[in-house]
This record gives sequence, structure tokens and C-alpha cells, in this order.
Amino acid sequence: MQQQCLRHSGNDPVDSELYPEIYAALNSIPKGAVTSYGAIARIVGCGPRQVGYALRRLPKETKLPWYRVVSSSGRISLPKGQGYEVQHQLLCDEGIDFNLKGRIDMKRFSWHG
DNA sequence: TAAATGACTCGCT
DNA sequence: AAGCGAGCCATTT
Repeated sequence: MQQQCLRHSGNDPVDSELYPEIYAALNSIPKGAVTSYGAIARIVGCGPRQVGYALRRLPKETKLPWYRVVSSSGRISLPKGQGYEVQHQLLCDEGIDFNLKGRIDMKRFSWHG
């Protein structure tokens, strides 16, 4: 089922501009690059967990490149079966190279504002 | 209001 | 190299 968002519910972070900095940072990530939660946290001036929170609240249909955010270890934080495969595929489509252990070479692909 | 949770990170073992 | 625990702070219950 879907929520009726026709009014100012305040429950929708994207619409309510809860973390405009984070969403802006996501759009700032160039295509074919990734960044870590900590890097974004650094930009917006909050903790890395809050970045994860903001991303988790994004709707599936979001236009934001949420998939370009990975852990500082170059590893996808989403558990398998909960979006891991999706993010992996999206990154592969952008040319991100994965290690045999499913790790990204951050020295090569990581981006920082 | 207080306690628990989490798409993190770092340091130690 | 890999695993474990503590710190972190907004959101949720």
C-alpha cells in the first residue's frame, strides 16, 4: 500500500528537506565514482550513521544516486537480499570495478567533495 | 523522557 | 587479513 502524501505529512524526508545537504552531496557525486558515508558525513557535518539513515529513508523511485555510497572499506553496506545485488549491479553499470571479495578499490573510485 | 536501533568508522587483538 | 568492541548521533519506539 502507499501513503497519501498529498498534504504536508512531514513524514517524507525528501519532500520535507530534512537533510538537503546530504541529498545535494549525492547529486554531486560524479558518474562512475563512489564515496563513503563518512565522506558525506564530513561534508554535511554529521555522523556517518546519519547519512545511512537519510539514504534508507529514500523512496525506491528516488532520482538520487544512493547506490554511489559505500562503506569506507569499499564494501556495500546493504546485506544481500536487501539491496546488495541491486547496488552492485548499478555500480557495475557505471563502470565501477569490484574485487573478488566484492570490494571496490576506493583509491581509484572514491570521490570527495 | 529514556532506551533501543542502525545502509558507519576506527582501533585493538 | 579478519574479527570484535567501543564511539558516534539522529531517528524511532
